Amino acid sequence: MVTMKEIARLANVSSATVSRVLNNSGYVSDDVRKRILKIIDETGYIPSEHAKALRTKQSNVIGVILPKLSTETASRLVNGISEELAEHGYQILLTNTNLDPKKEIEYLKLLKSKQVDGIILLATNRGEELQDEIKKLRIPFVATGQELQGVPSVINNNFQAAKDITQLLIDKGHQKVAFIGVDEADYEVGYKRKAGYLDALEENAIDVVDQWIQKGEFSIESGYQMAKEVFEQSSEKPTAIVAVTDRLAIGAMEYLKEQGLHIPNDVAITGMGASDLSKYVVPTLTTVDLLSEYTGAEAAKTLLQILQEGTSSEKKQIDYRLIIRDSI
Amino acid sequence: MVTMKEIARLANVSSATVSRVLNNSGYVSDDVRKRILKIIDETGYIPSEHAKALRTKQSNVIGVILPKLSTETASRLVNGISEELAEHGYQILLTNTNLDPKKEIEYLKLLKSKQVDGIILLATNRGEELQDEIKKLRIPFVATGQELQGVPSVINNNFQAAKDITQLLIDKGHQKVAFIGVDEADYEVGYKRKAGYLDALEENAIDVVDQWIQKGEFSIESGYQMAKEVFEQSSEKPTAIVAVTDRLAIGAMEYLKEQGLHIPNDVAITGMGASDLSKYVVPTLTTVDLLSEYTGAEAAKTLLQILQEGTSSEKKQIDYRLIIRDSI
DNA sequence: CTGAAAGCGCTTACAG
DNA sequence: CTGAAAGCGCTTACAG
Repeated sequence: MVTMKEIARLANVSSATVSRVLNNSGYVSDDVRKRILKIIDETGYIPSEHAKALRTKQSNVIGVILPKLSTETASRLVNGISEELAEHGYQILLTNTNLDPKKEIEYLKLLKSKQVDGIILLATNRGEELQDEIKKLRIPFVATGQELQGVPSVINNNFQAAKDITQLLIDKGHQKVAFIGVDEADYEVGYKRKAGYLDALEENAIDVVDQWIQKGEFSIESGYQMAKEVFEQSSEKPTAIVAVTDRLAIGAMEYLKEQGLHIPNDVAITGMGASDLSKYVVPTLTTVDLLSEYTGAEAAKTLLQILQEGTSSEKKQIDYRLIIRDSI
Repeated sequence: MVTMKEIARLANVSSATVSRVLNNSGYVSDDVRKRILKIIDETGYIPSEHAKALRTKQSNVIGVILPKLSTETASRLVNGISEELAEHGYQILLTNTNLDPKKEIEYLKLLKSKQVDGIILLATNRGEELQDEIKKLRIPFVATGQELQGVPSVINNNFQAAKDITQLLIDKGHQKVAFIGVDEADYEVGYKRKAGYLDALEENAIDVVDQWIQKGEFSIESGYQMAKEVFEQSSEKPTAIVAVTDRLAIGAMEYLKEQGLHIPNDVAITGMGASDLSKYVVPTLTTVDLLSEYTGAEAAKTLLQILQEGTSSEKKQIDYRLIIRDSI
């Protein structure tokens, strides 16, 4: 590999001078500069970032930790992050926990050892150990997906979004609204969205029916199962279902169709996430766009701000938009 | 930041010894080892990968270049790559060209400067400049998406897959089969899939109708437009459409439905890619599963093999599976 | 405007 | 079994 020393030798200068032209720092006479540039071009010399990082303590790499890449939300988010960071000359070091929470901490350390300039975590839980580790690390850090204590977090307004979409159903005249969600250990999606649903019911003085509230996993199949539970367990049937994700909603729609129920005439249904799928299922799905790409970009911006100014707001809440379609 | 030197001082040993216990290399007496490990634990010391990489010329990072992350194919592929690499202790440095071919070369150089151990490129074109740069770089390299000359490539059998799915329609009795594709500059998707379609027609002695062959972009809207062209330009209408992607097929389906044509009775249609969408459109879409996640894993394996054995096969072709659903 | 020298935090022959 | 020393490829105060 050709090194700076080699370039310096070929150009009859010191490596300090080569470094100066590379970084446009300090004064270098025009003809020396040209000579060096020419040789760099001829040799195809590419500076070593490791050596540079070792000296300058800056790598221009941001670590990203996510639970799974092959979900629409995650890939949109990472896309937003990567575009925003690339604009500012940063690259992404990607780590993928495959939904194993232990790996979050493992990767935190790994990224620290790779000396990334900052870390963005797409969190799925709010474990104490995780929050402790983050603090110990002392690295510019932004959380998204979950709000972490004492850590700048960029998150959706899950409570209000779920409340709004529930209210939408109530406004359409529905008094019997079921809810299919996920474990509340996922605070934002499991707890907050459920809280939004419950709050809408309460504001409208609608009683909560326990059998109409189900908890499952993030999958279409689980949506199917939960809808089945709702309809089989209770003698009185709901006329609407709020699902915390589009995939859950789509699973529920499958069950409803199988039962010969018409959507939305017999049962109305809503999702969340504005997935591609939601546009093309039949009937098209009413959902809420959580602006994942924008959320990613905002997370990146927040990190960039910390990097540049040393500080940022603790919490940024991202807007959302209701998308009203044929399923209600 | 606590460094190896600091650990050595605290343990009353040389940094050489600390390095030995960290890397399990050479002999270290048991009590010295324990003493050092204890101090490392207490201080939360994390070794600097930059310093290590500078010395060893190995970073355990693989660069990945892709055109866009927010497509199902890309995110599945990267997921496959990342799982396979993580198992072997490698991380991914992700770069995203956002469909700008110039950036492919820019990122190639960037990744070289970051001294990644290898590069996987999800290629969209086969430009000569690109291929030249790859050779100049002298870095372990695997291409996917497109086959590049003299570069190990992991690709789908696009010709055969397109031929098979066309044959499927012909077997169902269709003699008038239209084709909606993309620019042939995208050799694998634009050229090869079209070639497969044409070959199936030829084998069955079916004449090619030029107006039935359209070229567009990778979008649902483009699928809609191309279907419109096909049906408006020709007096005689086709009874089936082969689309080179699911999204194109879905766009075409929208047009057909708008025209009051029944799928598959009036017009049959097929896609490619086995997207999530294909399962939930109505009618469900016949398509071919290109096993993107597996393709990514294979690309990673190929690179790993180059890294370990210094060599690999030039070309690996990935299997595919026809998925027959209600749209034909 | 340019160079010599130190130093970033590691690893690894070499010597003992 | 352990340490001293060199060196990986850069940058940056310092001196001239």
